[in-house]
Amino acid sequence: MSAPTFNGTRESLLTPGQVAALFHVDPKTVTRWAHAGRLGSLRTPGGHRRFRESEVLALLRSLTTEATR
Amino acid sequence: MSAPTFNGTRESLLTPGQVAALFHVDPKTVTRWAHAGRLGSLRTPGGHRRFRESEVLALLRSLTTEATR
DNA sequence: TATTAATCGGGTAATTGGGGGG
DNA sequence: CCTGTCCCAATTACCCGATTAA
Repeated sequence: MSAPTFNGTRESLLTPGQVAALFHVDPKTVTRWAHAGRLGSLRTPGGHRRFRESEVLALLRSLTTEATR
Repeated sequence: MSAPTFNGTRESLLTPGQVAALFHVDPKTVTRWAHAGRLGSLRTPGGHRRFRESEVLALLRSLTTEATR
């Protein structure tokens, strides 16, 4: 079985809990980031959020890099 | 790699596992979506579910929120 | 025909969402 | 302005043995 060719975009997704673990924050906080538009999010039909790993990692790096702020 | 056409169409079909990977959820969850009517499903003669790729991708897109940022 | 991996079912924990308040 | 916590309802994840797919 192989992944059906779907236009070349296979993003790996992360759960709120996983993102929260990466940032050492509460999952609720991640939810607020999504609600505030700081992080793009997918919703399952049931309403739960999923986050793009690449986007999360980019944000994480931008913080760990200690960019001047 | 294509088209198990037991249903008479050329639509490419996805297994529960494939759909689950796209949404990063458990295959059982995809089964529940089908049972709840949130996602159309076909059944193999043995009872296993198959999903239309086009419908799944459309659903995935409709639930995607880009962080306009 | 035999093998291996995936998906059936059900049943029970764990996570998440949303509102509200510290 | 931002975050952590409490509540409850809903959704999702993991457990099993048996059946199906390739």
